[in-house]
Amino acid sequence: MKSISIQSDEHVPGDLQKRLQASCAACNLRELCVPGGISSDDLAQLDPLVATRRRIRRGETLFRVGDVFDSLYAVRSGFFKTRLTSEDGRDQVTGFQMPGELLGLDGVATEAHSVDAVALQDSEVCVLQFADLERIARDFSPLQHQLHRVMSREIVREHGVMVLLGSMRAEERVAAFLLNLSKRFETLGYSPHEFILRMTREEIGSYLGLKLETVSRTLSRFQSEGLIEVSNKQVRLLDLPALKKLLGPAPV
Amino acid sequence: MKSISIQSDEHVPGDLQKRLQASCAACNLRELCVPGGISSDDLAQLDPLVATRRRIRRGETLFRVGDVFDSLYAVRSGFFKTRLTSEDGRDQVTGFQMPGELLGLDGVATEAHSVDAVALQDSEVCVLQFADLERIARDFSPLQHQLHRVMSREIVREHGVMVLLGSMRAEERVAAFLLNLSKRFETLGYSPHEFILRMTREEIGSYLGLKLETVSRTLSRFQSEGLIEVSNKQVRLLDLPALKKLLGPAPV
DNA sequence: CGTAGCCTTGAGATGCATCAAGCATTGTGG
DNA sequence: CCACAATGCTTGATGCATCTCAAGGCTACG
Repeated sequence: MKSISIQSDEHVPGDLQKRLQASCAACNLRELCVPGGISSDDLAQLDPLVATRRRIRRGETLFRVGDVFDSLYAVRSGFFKTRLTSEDGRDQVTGFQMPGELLGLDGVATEAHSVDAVALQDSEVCVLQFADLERIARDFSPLQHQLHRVMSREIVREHGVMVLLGSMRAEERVAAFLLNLSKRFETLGYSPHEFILRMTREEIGSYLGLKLETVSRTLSRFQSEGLIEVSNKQVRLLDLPALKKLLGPAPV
Repeated sequence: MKSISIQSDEHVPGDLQKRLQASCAACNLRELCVPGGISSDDLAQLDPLVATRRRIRRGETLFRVGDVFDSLYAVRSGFFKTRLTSEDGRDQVTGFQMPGELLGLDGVATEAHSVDAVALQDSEVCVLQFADLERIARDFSPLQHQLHRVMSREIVREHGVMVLLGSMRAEERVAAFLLNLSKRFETLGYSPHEFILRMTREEIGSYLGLKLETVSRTLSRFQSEGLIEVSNKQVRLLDLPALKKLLGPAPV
């Protein structure tokens, strides 16, 4: 029942919130973050939005269940997981977030966060005051539309997770997970064939609805079949087509 | 592999789209639909939004995967399921929608729908042109905020489904499902103790990540334990506290 | 009244969880 | 810098929840 999460004061004191000269127009992640699909000329309009950045060290939380919601966070560097801990002690990882991805959308519904966001390595985020976001979106419809797209994309992503959890076998889940990471690393400009798993087997298992032993065994099997090469957290995907083919045949 | 879905021409011809005098202010569902949280005085602003209604007969689809997205739909009466059919023939029910609930948010991300919406009984929806919604939201911030809340709520709901699919046993899933329906019927002003399951066992199973036989057995067991009374689609929840207690103990 | 879809129940198969032991890796303090 | 402790990972043996396959009954609808 214990995870790597190190309990820490959730609200990083103000002195850690660096007030940097932040510019969406100059950010190399801008295709991925909120501005995606907004023309370069217009990007300057968004700069007032990103007033601050915040550094989160590995194991610390960006926000936690019950925290008052007032901002979204765009991952600038690092790696996060979001985790839902229900009253009865059930623990479910609901997602992993990489640079260019957004955190905090869960909080809009009730003005309070409904998941924990935990940094899996030292990370940095852009803090987007949601009230500012809404205000600017009112005058600047591309931003408005992009925000809607991002929220909808999250809904669609979760549909995919539902398919995974609802109808895939262990082997398929792990393959889908690896392929998903691969694609996202590629989007970021990294190799889709080789990357580091920032999360533990237990966290992978929680996300995939499997026990950590099953994740481990499945990875080992993939390795013995020549599909991948695993060495601890380092993974190499040796045969992407074969991995994809694992998802093909329906479970029937 | 066959579901109750009756294939039908997805685009209901225009003559079925009734141009009614529609008024959000007068709608008895307004607490539940998009307007929720918007004061009565302001509701008149929304009327131009709801230009049309549309009737969908049981078994027909409101929209399907790949359809161009341009509208959201508020269920006025009836009952829907949303269903994701992946390329490989996997079929997953992603949700059930009751009056006052919104359909179509999945389509914003890519301008095309990513699920099918199928009426489980004769139904009627309000058609909300999304472009209108965005336009009005720009001038009328309560609507803007409410739209964001609704989208966020959907994200949070799906988190709950992920917990269900990722960590609950069959008994817990079915109990959670019944309790969820119960609460929603109560919200609509119906009895939380007695209602009709509009969907088949197979659809329940797809939603819950179980086979229809398991759903059936679990319902039978609940009945033999005196927790519920099932007669075909008719369900009576005889012991709500006991059902809730089933969700308590973690699976460990 | 007949048929098709839906539901229930049983028996047997299986995939994943559980329990357990030992190894590897990482980080830490002497 | 090394040794140790803590955490994470792997692998094996066993058990069990759920799936699968099968048969029969019920219900609703044309």
